Amino acid sequence: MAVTIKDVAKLANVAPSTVSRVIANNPRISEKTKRKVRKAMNELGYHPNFIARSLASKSSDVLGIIMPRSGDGSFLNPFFPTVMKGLSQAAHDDRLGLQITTGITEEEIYDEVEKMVHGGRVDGLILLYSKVGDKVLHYLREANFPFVVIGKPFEYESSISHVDNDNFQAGKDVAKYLLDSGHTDIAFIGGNADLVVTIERIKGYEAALKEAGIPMRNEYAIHEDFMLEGGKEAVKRLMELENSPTALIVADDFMSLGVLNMLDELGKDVPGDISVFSFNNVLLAELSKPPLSSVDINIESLGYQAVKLLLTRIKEPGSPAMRMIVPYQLVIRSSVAKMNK
Amino acid sequence: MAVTIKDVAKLANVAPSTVSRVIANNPRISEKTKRKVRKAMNELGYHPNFIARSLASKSSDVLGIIMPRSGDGSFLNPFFPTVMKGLSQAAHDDRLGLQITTGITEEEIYDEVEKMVHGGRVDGLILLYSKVGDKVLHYLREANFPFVVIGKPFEYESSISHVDNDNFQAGKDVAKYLLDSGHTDIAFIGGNADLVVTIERIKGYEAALKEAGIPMRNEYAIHEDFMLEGGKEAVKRLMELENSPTALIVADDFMSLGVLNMLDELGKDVPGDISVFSFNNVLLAELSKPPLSSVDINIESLGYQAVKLLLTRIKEPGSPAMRMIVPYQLVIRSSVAKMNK
DNA sequence: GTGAAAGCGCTAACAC
DNA sequence: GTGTTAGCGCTTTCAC
Repeated sequence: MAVTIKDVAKLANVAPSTVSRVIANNPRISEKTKRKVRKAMNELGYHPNFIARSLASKSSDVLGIIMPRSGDGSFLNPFFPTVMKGLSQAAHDDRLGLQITTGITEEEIYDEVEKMVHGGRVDGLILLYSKVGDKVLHYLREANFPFVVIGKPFEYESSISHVDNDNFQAGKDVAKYLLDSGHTDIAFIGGNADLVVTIERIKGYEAALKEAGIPMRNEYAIHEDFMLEGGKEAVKRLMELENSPTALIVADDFMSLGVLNMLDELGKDVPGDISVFSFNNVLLAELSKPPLSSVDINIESLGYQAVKLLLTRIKEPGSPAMRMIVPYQLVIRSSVAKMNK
Repeated sequence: MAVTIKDVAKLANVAPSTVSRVIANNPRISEKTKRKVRKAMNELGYHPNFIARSLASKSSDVLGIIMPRSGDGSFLNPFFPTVMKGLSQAAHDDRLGLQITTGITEEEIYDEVEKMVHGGRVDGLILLYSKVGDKVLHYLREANFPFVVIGKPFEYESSISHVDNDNFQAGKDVAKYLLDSGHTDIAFIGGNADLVVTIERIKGYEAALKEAGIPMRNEYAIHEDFMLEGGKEAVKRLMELENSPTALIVADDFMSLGVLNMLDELGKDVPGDISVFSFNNVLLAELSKPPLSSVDINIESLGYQAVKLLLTRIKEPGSPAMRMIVPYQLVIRSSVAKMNK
């Protein structure tokens, strides 16, 4: 960190401000001086100091990524590396840095966010989850700090920029697909019931059943953490019902792996005894045994668009909140079969 | 970003420098003034500006994480979220920020690293991979910038701080385990042959065979990218050999999933027809069908220790390079079986 | 134990 | 087109 803008200015025989303008590629600087200055930069091996720039310009060109609390396994869900890929791509396109939260509990994450907002280290934030009654989200809203959420905000939907899929419709489509395949006893396995995405998908599922005139059965909707023993128990109970389901909708590929595992333990054949339809279509869905039918929600694209949205939010602070809906596709693989009546 | 140290100073009737000292919890400030200043901070809702602090103190309290190039699927390997968990934990313990690279190609990542080093935005760097002839690593070495690598550096091993497992011994142990189980026809499936970790593991495998007096067969060592068609072909060829192996050592759990898949397609039963032993023991290993025997390399711990190592490197720039070896355990699951002679 | 003042490296008016 | 200058908000000698 030895060579500064002043050194370059001296060598090139110009003022520091001129050097600064060359860095910013200001059009008012003549090509001739630009060349001269750039030559001096190269000779000295100059690299701009981002910190100084940030302090002076009051912007860091860094975005903060708010992870879900990593206490439970949620952090390990392949969803996250996949969004990160999209986020990275977009950030790189716009020469933006990416900083991630490191908190384990919600409390810790909240503190970090507070510091990020006031510390000037990030220009905006991206929430990688959306859940009911999220303190972080409320805080950001009140602070009027630029942020977008990936997923649908539980409240204030129209005043918060977000990028999402139509998860209600996706849930409905999946249920319909299974209904059309002859299934009528369809259960839904969701994980954390606080996640808006789960809520939407299950609502869609319920809507499809209703339209088909099939009554909802409470014992057909399960919400348990599937990395834990509780989840196993729940599936076991489900399969022991006298009218056990012939098809399962599972809210997430990673959970589906666990479910497939349990079904195997219980001696159930997929799709022979029971069909499984999953969500997200991460790389894993294809590699599982049997390969999972899954809703491809274009995770990478969610990440990419989130950055783009955040950027316009930062550049035009007064602009209205925007919602961006990313399309999805049902990807059919061998984990589902038609029901023979 | 409205309220500054000056505002606090004014309200508390002290000098800005005193406020600064209170923030740093300088012991030379009396408890009385500390209380007074803290009260003023709370009243005003003061939060320090990290950028200004960084500029003045020439340290950012942010670490940079260098990801492997995300062009191929490597980024999506569950290894990464898992190390990130360890990194996060340690970073959070020490109130450090974490910034990640976003480059897709090696070229892009190199540029980013260059900027990170000179831009003052990070105090040190952690390389999440180690491969043969890595430009980034050479650059950091020459620049004498604080960094540690997760894995074993291919060159300059003794002058570069790193945290690693004894992958040679692990490879050997796995091969021995299979030999002890009666297998003699053991193949090794590695991914990218440039990764030092793969190289070490295969060396260990070779050493074990040699000690057992079993000749190495070239057609038993495969290096192909398993997310691609080439990988499938390779396994297929392997299984079509007249002396096809009865056991497979696969360099990574994620790859193992792909391998299990192909074996299934080829109609091979695991472990009935062939045993599979894997590495890393990510969450997935347990969820696969059949559950994978895998070497638990304590990924989280690798990440955690990397941060700790980097920190001492930053604090004591003159200190010698350190190597930290994290223990591993063979975790036996049903993907391996004894060979009946 | 506390204050005054310089300065970290850059940007952005404002001049001319 | 380019130079001058005043900060950005903090830390850190150096006084006392």
